[in-house]
Amino acid sequence: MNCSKVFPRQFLKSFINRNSRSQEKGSSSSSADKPADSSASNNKEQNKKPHIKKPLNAFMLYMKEMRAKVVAECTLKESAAINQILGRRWHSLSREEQAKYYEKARQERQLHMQLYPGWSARDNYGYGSKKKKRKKDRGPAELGGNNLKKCRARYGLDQQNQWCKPCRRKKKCVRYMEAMAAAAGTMPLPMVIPKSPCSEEDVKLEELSDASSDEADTPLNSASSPGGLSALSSLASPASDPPPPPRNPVGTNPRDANNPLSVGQLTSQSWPRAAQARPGHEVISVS
DNA sequence: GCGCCTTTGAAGGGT
DNA sequence: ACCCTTCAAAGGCGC
Repeated sequence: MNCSKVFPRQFLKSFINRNSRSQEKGSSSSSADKPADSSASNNKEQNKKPHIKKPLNAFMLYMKEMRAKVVAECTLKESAAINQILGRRWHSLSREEQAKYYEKARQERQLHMQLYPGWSARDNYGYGSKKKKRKKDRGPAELGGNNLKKCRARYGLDQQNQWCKPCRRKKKCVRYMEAMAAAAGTMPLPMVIPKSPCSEEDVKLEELSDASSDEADTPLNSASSPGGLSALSSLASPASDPPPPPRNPVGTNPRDANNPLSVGQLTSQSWPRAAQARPGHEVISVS
């Protein structure tokens, strides 16, 4: 495969490095990496079939690039807190800037496909012996019950005015979270007040969104940041309540290999709200 | 030592 | 068609 013809040499190099590094060192952070280096007993098997990581998506690429900046600006070091900031900043990026990262991500995926033909993301599922069980991913299904329905399921598309604000924004469903908490017998704990509210920019963003937010904001703050991560209490509500920030282009994100809308083709019409549902999130469909 | 937290996006299985 | 789950990065924190 002549990847070097298609991809810049440096890009290729860093891409390959990422996967090879992860195999020998195991970044110590990514849980997916841990089994790779910790289970010495499985070394043989893993030598046969090394762990190939997923290509980074646009946001991951953005995070990688901007993390150092945010860490430098803030006194925060916790990745969860940093990521919340980055998530907000991501939403406040212009579409051109976002498009840049979508394009990079598309290249990463292409390169990944060329380097590892036949690789499937599913290959990484349950990598290592222990399968991860995430708290947030359990609960709801097990608890069951109508009260736990998310806004979309509860009210339907034609009653979007009944949806909670986060759902309208494709954020975590407040009603869903509350129902979960109620079902569990506990309400979400209030956020711990952050020691250092990062940059003024972020604080302003928070103030803006706070001032302009209505009903759903209070529960949202507590519900969407169960980790008690500081300074970020309002980060859950996207930076741009007043003028909606550029949303993730439907045309650029999912399956964009087949997507007719390449980055260069983006127009102001082609940036509807994200159309993909996420766990605990709802989709805003513009009809 | 290991999993969680937190973010968005991609992918694929399940309904 | 839509929903759900998992994993990519990162590093501190709790058990």
